[in-house]
Amino acid sequence: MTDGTRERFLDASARLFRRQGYAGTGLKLITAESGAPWGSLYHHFPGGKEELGVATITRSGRRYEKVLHNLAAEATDTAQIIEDYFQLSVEALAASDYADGCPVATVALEAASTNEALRHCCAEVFASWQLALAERLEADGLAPDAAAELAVFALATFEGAVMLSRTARDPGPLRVSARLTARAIRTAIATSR
Amino acid sequence: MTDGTRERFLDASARLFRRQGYAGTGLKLITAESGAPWGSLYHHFPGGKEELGVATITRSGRRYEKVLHNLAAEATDTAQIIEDYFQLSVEALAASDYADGCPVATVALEAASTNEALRHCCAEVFASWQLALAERLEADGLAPDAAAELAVFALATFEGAVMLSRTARDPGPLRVSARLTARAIRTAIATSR
DNA sequence: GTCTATAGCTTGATAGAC
DNA sequence: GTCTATCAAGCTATAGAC
Repeated sequence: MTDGTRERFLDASARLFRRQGYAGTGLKLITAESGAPWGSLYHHFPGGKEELGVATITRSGRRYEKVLHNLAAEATDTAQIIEDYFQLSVEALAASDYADGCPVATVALEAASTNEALRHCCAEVFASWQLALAERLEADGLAPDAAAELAVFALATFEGAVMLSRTARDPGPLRVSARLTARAIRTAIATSR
Repeated sequence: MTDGTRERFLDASARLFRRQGYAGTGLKLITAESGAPWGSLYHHFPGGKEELGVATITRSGRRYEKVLHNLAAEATDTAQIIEDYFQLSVEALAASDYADGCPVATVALEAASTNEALRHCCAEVFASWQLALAERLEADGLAPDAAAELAVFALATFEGAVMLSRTARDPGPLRVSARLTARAIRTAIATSR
């Protein structure tokens, strides 16, 4: 295996950062949940908490980028891809008692004005998701500018809807936003032809 | 005066919670920035940090609800109100070096799974904003259900767009989302007639 | 090289002097 | 009643034993 201990650290911190945020999660708790000894954290992440945070966010970003690409490979309709992605979040929230929202959002807001390395990392993850969506929309015939704008719009709506659903403990905002976002995308594609 | 010291605590904590989050902001820093003596915090907020957090979020919620109502009183076009609200956020971010985003969002995500009192308080604030928007959309002739859904959708897009703009240090996501949200609202109002 | 034990700080909260 | 001084517990990071 490549390095099981490092992976266990990343798994634990991904789970905890997503639910409690970056500042609210201590390294002690992360090591305890990972099952690894305390000292090995600084062996695998010499940069301490910040390096662990950046690695965790980057990995979560790549993981969901793949989910997005997998959905894009299966579905034929881009609006349907969006609805599927929202639906995945509805299910993740229901399965986790509304704990598992976006793995990046909480850290992004915390770090935006307090930790430049972490902020930059979160920004790149959001940009990668936006790009994946924009590429799919271009394939539907939208002009590059229009595709990029619609992708930002869809991503913003998704992030906000997850926040509202998680805070209210109600899948409603995600469901409603999924439908209206899909409608906006269908309209945009239709009018571009 | 009613109580200047209490107000100063709330001002300081509102500013700090918005920028650094709840877990990332210590009571020591809040008292220091408020200029009040350490002991008086527990005089005004016997419930400690949690009570201060709830009071801060509730006050911020009421404040922006008023902003929304003021915009609604001035503008004739609901889509224009939305665009104005987005624009206010663009200006707040620019004026604060991308520090002042939504005063509730960061705390909402941090507290959603860790602090029930705070989560509930954030949920009520979001609900109050949604209601204010929905009332305005009903006044435009939308059916109650459609108005409520469009209000959730607009609020979600706004919250997500603030997050993306703040993280990327770029007003683009807010600008694009403002335009597309306004378009969706105009379309919904037009087709309902 | 691995990891335990601990240093040095900061946190939220309170006892007790005034 | 007001507030200072202090508390125990948590934090991140590291020195040094194996």
